[in-house]
Amino acid sequence: MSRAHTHQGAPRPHDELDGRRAAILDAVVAEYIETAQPVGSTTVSKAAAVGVSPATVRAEMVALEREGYLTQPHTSAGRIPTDRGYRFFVDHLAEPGILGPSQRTQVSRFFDHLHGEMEDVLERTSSLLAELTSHAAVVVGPPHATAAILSVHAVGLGPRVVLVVAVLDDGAVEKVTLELDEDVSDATVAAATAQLRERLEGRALNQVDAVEPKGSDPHVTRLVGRALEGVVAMGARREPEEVFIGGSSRLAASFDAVETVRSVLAILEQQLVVVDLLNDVLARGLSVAIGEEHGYEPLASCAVIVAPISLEGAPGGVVGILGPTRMNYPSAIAAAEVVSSRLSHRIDAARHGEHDPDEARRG
Amino acid sequence: MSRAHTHQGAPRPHDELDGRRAAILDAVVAEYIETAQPVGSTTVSKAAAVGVSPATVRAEMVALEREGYLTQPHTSAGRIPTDRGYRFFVDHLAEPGILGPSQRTQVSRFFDHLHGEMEDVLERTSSLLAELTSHAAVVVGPPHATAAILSVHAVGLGPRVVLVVAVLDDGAVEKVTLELDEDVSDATVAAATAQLRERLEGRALNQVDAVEPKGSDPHVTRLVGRALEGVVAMGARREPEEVFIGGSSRLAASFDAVETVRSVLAILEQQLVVVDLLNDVLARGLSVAIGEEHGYEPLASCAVIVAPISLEGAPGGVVGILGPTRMNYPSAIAAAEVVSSRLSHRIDAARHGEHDPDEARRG
DNA sequence: GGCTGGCACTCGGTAGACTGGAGTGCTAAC
DNA sequence: GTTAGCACTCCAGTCTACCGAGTGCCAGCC
Repeated sequence: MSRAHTHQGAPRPHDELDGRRAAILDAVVAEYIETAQPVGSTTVSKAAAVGVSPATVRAEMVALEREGYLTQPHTSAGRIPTDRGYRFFVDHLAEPGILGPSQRTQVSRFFDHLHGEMEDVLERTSSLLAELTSHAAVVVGPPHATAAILSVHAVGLGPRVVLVVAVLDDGAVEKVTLELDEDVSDATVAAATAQLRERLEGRALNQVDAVEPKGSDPHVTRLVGRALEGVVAMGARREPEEVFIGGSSRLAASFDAVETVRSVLAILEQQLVVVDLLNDVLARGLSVAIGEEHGYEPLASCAVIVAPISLEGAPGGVVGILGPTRMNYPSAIAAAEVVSSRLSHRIDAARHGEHDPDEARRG
Repeated sequence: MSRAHTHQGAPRPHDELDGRRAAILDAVVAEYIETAQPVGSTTVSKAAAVGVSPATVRAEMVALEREGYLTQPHTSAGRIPTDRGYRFFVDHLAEPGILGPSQRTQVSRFFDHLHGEMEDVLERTSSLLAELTSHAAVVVGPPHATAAILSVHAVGLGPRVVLVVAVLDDGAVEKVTLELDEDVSDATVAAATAQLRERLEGRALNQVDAVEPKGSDPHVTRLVGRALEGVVAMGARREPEEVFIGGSSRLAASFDAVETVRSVLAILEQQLVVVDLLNDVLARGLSVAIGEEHGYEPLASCAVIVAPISLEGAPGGVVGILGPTRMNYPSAIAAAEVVSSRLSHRIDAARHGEHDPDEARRG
């Protein structure tokens, strides 16, 4: 709704469609989503909500085409929706989708039986979403910035290599490898661990400051300094390893041009790009980006559906679906929302140390 | 060589080909790999090593076809190699491939600049291999069984949830989440950590036994028991998260049937299947499995190249390439071998705590 | 005896002609 | 404003002809 006037190009100042045209557009989109064939006036006129003759439908279709909602692959073919047509459909026509009963139980079972640590949870959630929608699914894990450090530990892997491991209260384990310029002894590492513990444990990751510590032993001081830098970086980074993509084989089923499949897969491989894309869409307040609405050229034939993961009300991470523009938006949106909401509760619960998964369902 | 008599079906008892036929087969394979077009007798007769007229070539091709090395898509088309033809090519004809100079430097640069922890290293190695070969690449991380535990730590995530984190001497961090039947206090967790440390630190993962510990506090005892079970499981498991697949978009470039792409991608999504496949091939002493040689039906049009990661001489993990049977075997094999060897040294070095990446290049 | 040039033949792929059908735009009548 | 009727367009499928690549075979040659 906030986007109502961001798209210009409609000849008429009011870009709402009157009831009949809307009904026709609705019928075209619905039919095309189902059959993947251009839709003709006869088919549309048979739709319950339309109730006028094919001839009238044709006249209206000409108008809809002029206004950019429909297009013709060629003269004397039926019409197919444009990106704009899909957009109107999603914003004004589609009734909110709901999951089918079997899908509901699938989701419930999944979250009831879900256990284990963060990475695993996110990975499997992406598969779930892919399975629910038959499209590729993406899950971007929440940043750890607000998670508190439960435990921190420096471990010498070699004379000049030290691994710093932090366990966070959401069940994630973050690690940085430090490569040093000087050898460090076990004692130094132990001393550094002690200092790190004191300074970090119980703090949120984004409240760590890298102020150079003072201390007697300069070796220890330097090591602690480097470790703090590393921990600060943990809080800031949104690492590729936090992105989980499931069901990419579904892409091949959605498109019939192998080149399209290739280019979309190539995008998915650049995980940082995917994260940017999803965040862009989210930042624009959309839950759906259709065709060229997102600026990513190679994905022009794709629609992206996003749903934020919200942790205690604050956004953290995203759940997304990537499919052809010709997709079942209502049910895909419903799936994304249900999954993101269940996942949000799940992570919230983990951060508060609750155990019983049913906790998440309250409120 | 050990496989020489495992394939029956050749009319002749000796399945070696005389020099001329071999040269013809060689020419067909080489040409077909390059052009993807059926190869005719004229083209073959022009090849340097052949030196007979097209008519003679045709006569020999008939023989090669009868013996199962070549096939014709249809009468009056050229010949293309069968799986068996590729096999003979790989075993007897292809001269060992070497990487081009630019690839060599690419590999060297990569390993010189490689730093950080295991997961990251494996992930990026899979991308490197994909880039080198233009095919999909798989890296299966070494099992942690023989890695020593540097540090172990139990952390309470909630009243009934405890995370056990172990840092291994190869730079990997393993974790298990325990869901308990009773609440545990911080003190219990601390006591358990102390016990675990004493029992585990310095030991190899596969030398941990889950003998029920004795101790005063039954809560602590139970927790330690569960934790030990978890740690033992760490050593045994080969988790999906240890599989890294790079360059899957290249698959779409290799095949022109979108359905083939889909089914191959679907296989790749089942990471455990991929691991099994690679291990199967390795177990049969092969470095290449062509077409139907591996039993995996949906991959009948693929060739798999494997190279073991060897740690101190013992096998641990695999590096693999998945491409169309029509692939450049010599260079792909060379790439897999170079990468697996560099990676092996790398991991060996990490386990011994060496720092300087040049260390790996010695010997 | 083995190799080769010549030759008739096969077959896939392309181009053109034709057709049926789906669907359109227009118009005249209701 | 709506509709039936109609002429028109264009795709998709079928059929044909034809070209060319490549084959298999055979007779002649070294």
